[in-house]
Amino acid sequence: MTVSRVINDSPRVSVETRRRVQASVAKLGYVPNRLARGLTQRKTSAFGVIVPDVANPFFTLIVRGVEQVAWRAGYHVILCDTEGDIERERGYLEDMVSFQVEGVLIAPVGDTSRPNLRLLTRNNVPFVLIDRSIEGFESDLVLGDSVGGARKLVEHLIELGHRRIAMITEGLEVSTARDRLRGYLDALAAAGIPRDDELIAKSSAIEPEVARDSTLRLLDLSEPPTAIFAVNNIAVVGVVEAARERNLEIPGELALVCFDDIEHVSRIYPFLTVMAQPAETYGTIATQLLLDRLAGRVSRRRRTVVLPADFIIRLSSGAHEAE
Amino acid sequence: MTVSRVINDSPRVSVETRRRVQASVAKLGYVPNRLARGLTQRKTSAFGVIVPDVANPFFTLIVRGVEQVAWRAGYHVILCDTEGDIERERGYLEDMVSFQVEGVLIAPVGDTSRPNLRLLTRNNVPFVLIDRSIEGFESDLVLGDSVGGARKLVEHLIELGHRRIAMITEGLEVSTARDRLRGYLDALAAAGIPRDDELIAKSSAIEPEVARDSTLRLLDLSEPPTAIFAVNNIAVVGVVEAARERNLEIPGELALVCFDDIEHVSRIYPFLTVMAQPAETYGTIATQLLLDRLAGRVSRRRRTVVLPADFIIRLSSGAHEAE
DNA sequence: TCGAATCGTGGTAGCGTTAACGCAACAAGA
DNA sequence: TCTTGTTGCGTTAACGCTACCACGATTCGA
Repeated sequence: MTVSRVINDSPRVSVETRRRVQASVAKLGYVPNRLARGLTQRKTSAFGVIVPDVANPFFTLIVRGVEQVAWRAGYHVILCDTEGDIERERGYLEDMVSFQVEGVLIAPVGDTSRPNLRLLTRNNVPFVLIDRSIEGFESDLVLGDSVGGARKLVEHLIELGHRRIAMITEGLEVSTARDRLRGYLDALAAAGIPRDDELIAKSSAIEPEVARDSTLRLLDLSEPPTAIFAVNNIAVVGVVEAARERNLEIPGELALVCFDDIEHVSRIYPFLTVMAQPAETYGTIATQLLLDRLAGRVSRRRRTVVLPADFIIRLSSGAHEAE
Repeated sequence: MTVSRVINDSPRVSVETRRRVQASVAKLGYVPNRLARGLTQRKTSAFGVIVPDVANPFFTLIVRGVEQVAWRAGYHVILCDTEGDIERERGYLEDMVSFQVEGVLIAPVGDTSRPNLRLLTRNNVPFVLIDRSIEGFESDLVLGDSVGGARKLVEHLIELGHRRIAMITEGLEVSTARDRLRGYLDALAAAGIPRDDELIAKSSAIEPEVARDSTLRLLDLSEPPTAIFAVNNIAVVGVVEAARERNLEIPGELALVCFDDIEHVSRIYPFLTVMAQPAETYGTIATQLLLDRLAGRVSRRRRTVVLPADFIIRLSSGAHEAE
């Protein structure tokens, strides 16, 4: 019909006809069917966004960033929460292909996501990895400087005189955990502090409770740490809880630094010394990369964007007391 | 094709044929096209979720609750963030109709959302309102006991001896703000404290900065409040910041209570006396209502679910000092 | 005045899937 | 043996839209 032309406002329609069609559309409350449109044009105007945990403020902000840019560009966002489950991630990726989304933004579960991502490459769905790279896997990528950030945090602790510095981390199949461990080790090495594996508490699925248990175990060591580096905003919650349980004063008896700031926490209680990552920007930039690729404005080469983190010294590291 | 039968595993297929089809599917990496399927069956297996701000932990948890239940039921979630903008909400609702989603879960911008929601009723898209009702509008509804919760919070302050109690709220076109104001006024009235409009700080779009400014103005009154009731987790951030700016000790010089707990904040710093709402449950129950309706397991009558809030007394109200 | 370009509109086909039906082959009951 | 039913699979049409082509009407340059 000519209706289609009016809807998609193509130029080849007389003013009069357009007016009449628009009147009818308004009167009948007609709404075009995007499924049908998608079927013919093979365009859905939708992106998939896949994260391991929407409730984690870091990922929430990423989602918001994506949503904003996508919306401005006329795209919708299908949200998927994998809960860190690789099977669920696979299911979602299949669904994204099935839905014919035009692109996917994903913070993968970990290195084991690689076969899942093959689904996208096989079906020519462009995608951008956010926050987490995958060992030896080429793709557009937006992430933070985990190595450098971790190194700086740990150096900060070392400068404050700490030598027994523990790290609480999630499983090393997650690139950020790997990189932050590397930064931690680099800082120790540079200061001539020998690595002590007793002080590195790994646990695959990081949750506050898990981090709490790890912290308690660390505190029970014959030579317990005087400072802790928590791998992210989730882990740090457990550390704080463990310290409270043991009546340990932070930073007096235990210094604490971590990755990721949480806006609400820091505004209500500016306490944690953190490496704050611009999470929302991760989302906006990643979406921009995706849009560029869709527009073909970009070479076949994969691009990596590394965003600097913001080192914010607050109370938990004990810097102010040391002054 | 017979392929369709295999995919939807209908019974009328021989074992041998099924095996062969499945083999081909695996080999070719065939993924069915949901658009086409949706077109014929007029089923998309998708819900729309519309909230005013994903980054607000309260709504984030709702989204997560929705996502979880939806996923279990085989549905996907299209996420929309209106940013409190009524026009944007309208656009999203049109899109939801256009996408043929099977239902919508929405925390509306406010009472002005009513014409927007007509889009759904006109197109027979079932929906559930979450957290916010709309004046004189019938629909399935999941919300908290704002009146009772607010009343309890304010009564708590009164019991602690406060008589100059201010309220910081968002615009009254949002039902929760209206209800909480009512609870506040009820509590005052019950205690025989006269209403003082000077102490009620309304601002349409609530943001920490706005709440901060309101608080500062309240503190500058000739007879400033000794206690503040913040309408939600966003407003309370601004109050805390204002108090810090003025070097006012909470609760010593200014008592503080609010609606909504923020998990991360309360775990790291269990300070705020709050009326904690089970946000995630809002999402799960709302989705359940929607699923019931889709399954036709439910009368035409609209249902309202009111979830009780959890009154958590911590430091900010000064109860412990008063003991 | 005539051919050619342009404009506005309508017709047809096809996107990938499934609902509905059709039909052969075979089994079972009379 | 004939009817009836069941099983397994193919065919057709339709979902609502747009790409593409066709065609009459108008405009324009020569």
